[in-house]
Amino acid sequence: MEAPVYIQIHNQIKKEIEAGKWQIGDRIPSERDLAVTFNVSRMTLRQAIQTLVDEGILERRIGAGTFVANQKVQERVSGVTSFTDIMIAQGKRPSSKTISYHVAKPSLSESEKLKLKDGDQVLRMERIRFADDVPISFEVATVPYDLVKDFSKSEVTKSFYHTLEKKKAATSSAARSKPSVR
Amino acid sequence: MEAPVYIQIHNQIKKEIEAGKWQIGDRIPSERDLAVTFNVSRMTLRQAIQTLVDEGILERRIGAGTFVANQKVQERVSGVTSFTDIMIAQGKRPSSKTISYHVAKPSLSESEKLKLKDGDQVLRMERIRFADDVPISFEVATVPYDLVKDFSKSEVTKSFYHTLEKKKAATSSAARSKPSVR
DNA sequence: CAGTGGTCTAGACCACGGG
DNA sequence: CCGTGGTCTAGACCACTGG
Repeated sequence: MEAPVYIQIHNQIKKEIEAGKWQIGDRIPSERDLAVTFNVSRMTLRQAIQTLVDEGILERRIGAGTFVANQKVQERVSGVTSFTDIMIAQGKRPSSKTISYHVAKPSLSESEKLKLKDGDQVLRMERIRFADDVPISFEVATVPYDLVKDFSKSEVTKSFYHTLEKKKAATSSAARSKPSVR
Repeated sequence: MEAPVYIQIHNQIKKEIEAGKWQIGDRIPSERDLAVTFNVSRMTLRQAIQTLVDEGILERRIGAGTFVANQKVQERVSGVTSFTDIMIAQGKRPSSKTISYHVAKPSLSESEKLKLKDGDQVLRMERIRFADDVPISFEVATVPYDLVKDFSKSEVTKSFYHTLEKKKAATSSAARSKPSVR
């Protein structure tokens, strides 16, 4: 009944950050050093780091190190905001249905909160979230229309991995040959 | 300038699913078989599968296999709904601020959409989302109060990993000893 | 019991960054 | 240059599921 090693390490590092061992912006020891400290392989240690990165507690910088992130008012801190995450953690299947989607003139309240200029328009969306087909949330979201236009242009779906859209990664060969140099 | 192998495999498998090679609910070949097919190690293949699981395209069932998920009206499909994901992909730091949080009587519209019964109450939350301190969304979310009560009880923050809250994983020892059996 | 995903090892080479 | 994170290998044992 013991938790996987990488989760134990996750908890340990999280505790030490909360205890103030490292401050926001500090670099924590390298993966290789931490692997020695915790007496595990580097791959296992990376799993622990990954869970902390996923939580927004740490952030990695290639070639530079791993740093304590500035979490500010991060999602999961305020309780109910991480609703979808909780659903996933409980093994539910989150989905959503958009039931309305239109451009409109912002209300005074919306204009203040989104710091809009006079004449700016907004896109207003209504959607229902489900967990395994059970409705768990009804949401009305208002976003500055300018932002939406930008995103439409850049073809959102392609920006998922790094900036991979520039590479058109070769994906045609099903059976790949051994990587060359390594 | 070539994409990592696991992303190439991710793209390939995604293509084959979109092409209808496997239908929703189908079990795809095992990780070991796919590793042979793509001529990579199982760990590398698991990285590819993981990205597909993260996208909600596949789902794993311990001891049973990996299956094509029923995505339905999944988040990222409908464009603007995956706003936060897009921000993350672009290197922005997403945050949010809750500006209102109270229990209320549902409107008729809310009652219908959340399939509430007479007398059911809701929790209504207003929040602003930011990307690197720039407000990008104003949201009003309404959830059935019964659900919120449940989540309050079970101490949300502890349900992050599996059902780990029951285990109180030993995290006190910084320097761990070698795992026993392996 | 046979197969599957979950975890873990002890190495390796690469591209990137400036403590 | 030298350390860092990113990727990858070729194995291994475990817990779980039921084709």
